[in-house]
Amino acid sequence: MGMSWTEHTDQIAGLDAPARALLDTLSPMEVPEGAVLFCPGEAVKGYVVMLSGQVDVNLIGPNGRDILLYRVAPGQSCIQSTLGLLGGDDYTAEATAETPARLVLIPRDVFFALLDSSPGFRRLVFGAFAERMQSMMQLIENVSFMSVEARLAALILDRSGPDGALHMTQAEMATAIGTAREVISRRLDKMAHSGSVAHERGVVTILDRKALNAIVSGTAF
Amino acid sequence: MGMSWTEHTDQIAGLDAPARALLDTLSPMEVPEGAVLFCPGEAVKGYVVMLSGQVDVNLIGPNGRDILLYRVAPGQSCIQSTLGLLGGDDYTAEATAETPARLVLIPRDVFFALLDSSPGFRRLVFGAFAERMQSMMQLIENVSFMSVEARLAALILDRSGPDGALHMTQAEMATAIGTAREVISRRLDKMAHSGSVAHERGVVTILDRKALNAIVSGTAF
DNA sequence: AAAGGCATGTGACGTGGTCACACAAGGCGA
DNA sequence: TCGCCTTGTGTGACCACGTCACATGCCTTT
Repeated sequence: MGMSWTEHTDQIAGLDAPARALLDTLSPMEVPEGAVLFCPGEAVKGYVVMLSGQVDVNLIGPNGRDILLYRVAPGQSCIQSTLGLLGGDDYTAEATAETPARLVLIPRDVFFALLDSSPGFRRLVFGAFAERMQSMMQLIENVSFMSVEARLAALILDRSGPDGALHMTQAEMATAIGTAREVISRRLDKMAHSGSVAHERGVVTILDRKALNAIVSGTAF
Repeated sequence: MGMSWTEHTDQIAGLDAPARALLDTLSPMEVPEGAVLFCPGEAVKGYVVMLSGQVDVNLIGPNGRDILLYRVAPGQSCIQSTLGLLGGDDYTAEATAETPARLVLIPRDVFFALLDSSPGFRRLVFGAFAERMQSMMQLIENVSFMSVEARLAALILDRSGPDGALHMTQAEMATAIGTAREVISRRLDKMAHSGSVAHERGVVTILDRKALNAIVSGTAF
């Protein structure tokens, strides 16, 4: 967070000088934690590139349930905006800032100009696209072929800190892996009973990494 | 199918003359029905554009179950290849020709050259990307928020001929909407019992379009 | 007609999602 | 400090779905 104004596009790898110069004329936007960047049905204002912070993009179901599509990290862009710019469609998902975030919004015409003039920018956009696409396919694969237990174990393993503690509520875990909170409650109980984790209000602690890995790969039992 | 050799790139909308000329130097490939264009783990040979026919791209689960990711129609391209070209990753899905198909394979270097030189080609590729992305998000939405019954009704409505008959086996329907065959059998029975469709070996016939539409929109009952 | 391969029907059983709660743990103002 | 509210959790009942293990049936091949 202690960055100067002029270096903010350094976050973006592989960009050529002219593009970088153009981007540096845009002032970054500060977004507080919890802010909603866009929601379903909203029109597209431009192409968004994250500079710092963490933004989650969720798909919202009719009954209030939602599922995490992907997370946007610094240097990455939010694909939803690209979809809108290219296809003219509106957003169908909602993006929320999980931490305070800083980002640049590239207006529509600047975006297209860059796309035509800067090979580096093209690569950036394409790369972001390809990456998101892969992760969406991964998501489909997970949702349709992996058990809730396996997805939960995976979540615990890769979002927990080095101390083996995961600070999330059951509701948050539920949306992260696309299931209902009650299911998380029961699964967590089961995993605690078998000794692989411990859990209390707002935090899950890993007790047996091997066991969790076995659950993830379907090798449990 | 009665097309001359020189006009095959006419299928591709919005392409500029130089790009068209370059593409016309590539000879199209004929693929018989049922052929597998690529499978999981295979390396990427180039960017593929369909000229005629129908290709389905499926994600394959570990237990043999599979789910239709998207269908590629003439003039569209197969995104899987693009992913490979841009991110260097291998295919994670399988593409099969549902009808005899004709397509051009654009080699890796030609693809990148075109991307740099032809705005029309860029738009084509981007557009294809955006479209696939949208439909993948749609798929995620359907799989995680819609009932099997609703997805089945939707399938019947938009794949049936003008005579209201859908010629598919239950197994095919199952993979098309990402469920198991037995479930299709039971749902079909239920829908037949309520009078919205009739079904016999290999064919489902629509009896009551309104009822099906109600099921799709969740307004049933 | 016999045989084999598909397409389909069915019961049993486990998992997952939904509903309708009850209960517990902080937070906060009166 | 006592309520009171918000938020996080536990639970039982019930239905929808996926899976397994079959039992038919239908259609083609020989």
